[in-house]
Amino acid sequence: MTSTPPLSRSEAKDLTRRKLIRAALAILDEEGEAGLSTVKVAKAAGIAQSSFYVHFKDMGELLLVLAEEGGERLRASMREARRKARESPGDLDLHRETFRIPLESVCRHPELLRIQLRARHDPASSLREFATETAAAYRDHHAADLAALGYTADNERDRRRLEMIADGINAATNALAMGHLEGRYPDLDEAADILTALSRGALRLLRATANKPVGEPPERPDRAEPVNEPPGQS
Amino acid sequence: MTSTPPLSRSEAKDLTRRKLIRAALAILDEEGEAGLSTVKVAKAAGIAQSSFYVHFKDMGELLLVLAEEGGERLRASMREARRKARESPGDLDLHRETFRIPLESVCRHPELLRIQLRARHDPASSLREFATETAAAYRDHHAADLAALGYTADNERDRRRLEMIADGINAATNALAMGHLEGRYPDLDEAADILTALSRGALRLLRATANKPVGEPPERPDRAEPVNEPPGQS
DNA sequence: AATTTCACCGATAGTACTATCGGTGAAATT
DNA sequence: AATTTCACCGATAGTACTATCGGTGAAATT
Repeated sequence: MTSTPPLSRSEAKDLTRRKLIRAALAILDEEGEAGLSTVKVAKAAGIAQSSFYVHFKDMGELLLVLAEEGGERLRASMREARRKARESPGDLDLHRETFRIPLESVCRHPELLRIQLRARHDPASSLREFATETAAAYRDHHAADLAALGYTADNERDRRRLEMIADGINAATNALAMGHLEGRYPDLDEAADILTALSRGALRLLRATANKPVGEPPERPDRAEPVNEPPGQS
Repeated sequence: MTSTPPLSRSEAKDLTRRKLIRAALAILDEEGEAGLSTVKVAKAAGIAQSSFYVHFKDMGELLLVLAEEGGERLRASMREARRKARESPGDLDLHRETFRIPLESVCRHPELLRIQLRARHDPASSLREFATETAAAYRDHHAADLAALGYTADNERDRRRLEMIADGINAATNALAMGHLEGRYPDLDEAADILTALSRGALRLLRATANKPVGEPPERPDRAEPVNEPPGQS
């Protein structure tokens, strides 16, 4: 049926390489990193286990490539989403749109989100670095979006707060995206509304404190008890 | 040095059992579920690998016990935190206190949080059920707290929204707790402030819509485009 | 056309782990 | 005091996997 253009050797090699990557990604999504083995990946790609090493030094190298590809796909997804956003709505819904974009971006590649969420706190994971970077990218993304909405931080404390807000909103975004993918929250727009509302509250805090003179007693006056000792980070 | 009360056989057995559990928990926290093996756990507990099976049918059973213990410890931690909260501050800071309690509760057992976050999205994890339950418990916890603050949902849509808000706040709580544990956010109280602010925004959304007659056009008036179809719960 | 390259193969040695089995000695029971 | 129980032990068979090695045939090069 299919036309059979005689593949050159290098083309054929590249094809099986892509098959390996695709197979690994599928297994990674379905069974987690623990489910990955050269046996399974090679078999799923239709080659002998030993041939795995023709393409990759070992599993770690494959995972590295996977992380790079994943990262690139994510960034592309984000770029494209932003481009779309710039085209369509004016700024009538800017704030809300700001939160729908990452939501959609995340939902477009759920396997990447899942993999990232898993690897993030797994000390044994080779993808941990990738996960940390991705998380940071998301956080920066959010922080930039918040800045674009006019909430800039002009001192140490506000910068930290902005980071915390971005971090929190990011986590909430992931949580709602997962909930959406699991069928609990069918309407992404509603999720975006929730995120918008969440951020509105937090930003009001920023804005409110930003109006005060910077030198003031650092915390809200309505607080009675002493502050907890900082971490302890033993 | 230590007094040597001659341990009865069952006492000795129970002691090694506890040693096994303790060792497993440590390995689980340090190396993740992938690092767990009967070899390592037994060795860490100071007994022969084969003796592992005197205490547990297999690794899965140990993990199950671990999950139960962890769950119990978490619930106890929450109960105690709530009790404390009821004692000390009046209601001057009720809202903020509502968010500091789970934060502290989570930070008190960081290994449980980490394990839970990892297992949550790992299809291969035996602890997945535990993680899902724990997450649901946290979510309910938050939902109950929000309800206690007077934000009750009296229709389908608001109930869903309340769930989403609780879910989002929960995720943000975990994120900030992790950030605190990682040293990025030294002041837990500040984190509680952020969470309070986040929830205030979201709750305003609930309250605002709750004030309207139920039959009305369901969304905020400042939105131009048509509202997406309600759930669809496919 | 002769030669070289190389993607892929099967076989296999080595590693890490699980789970069972028979043995042992001290605690518990009689 | 004699017997039984049982927590723990070392040895070991079985499983799953990694990574290497020599071989093969078709593509690429000469």
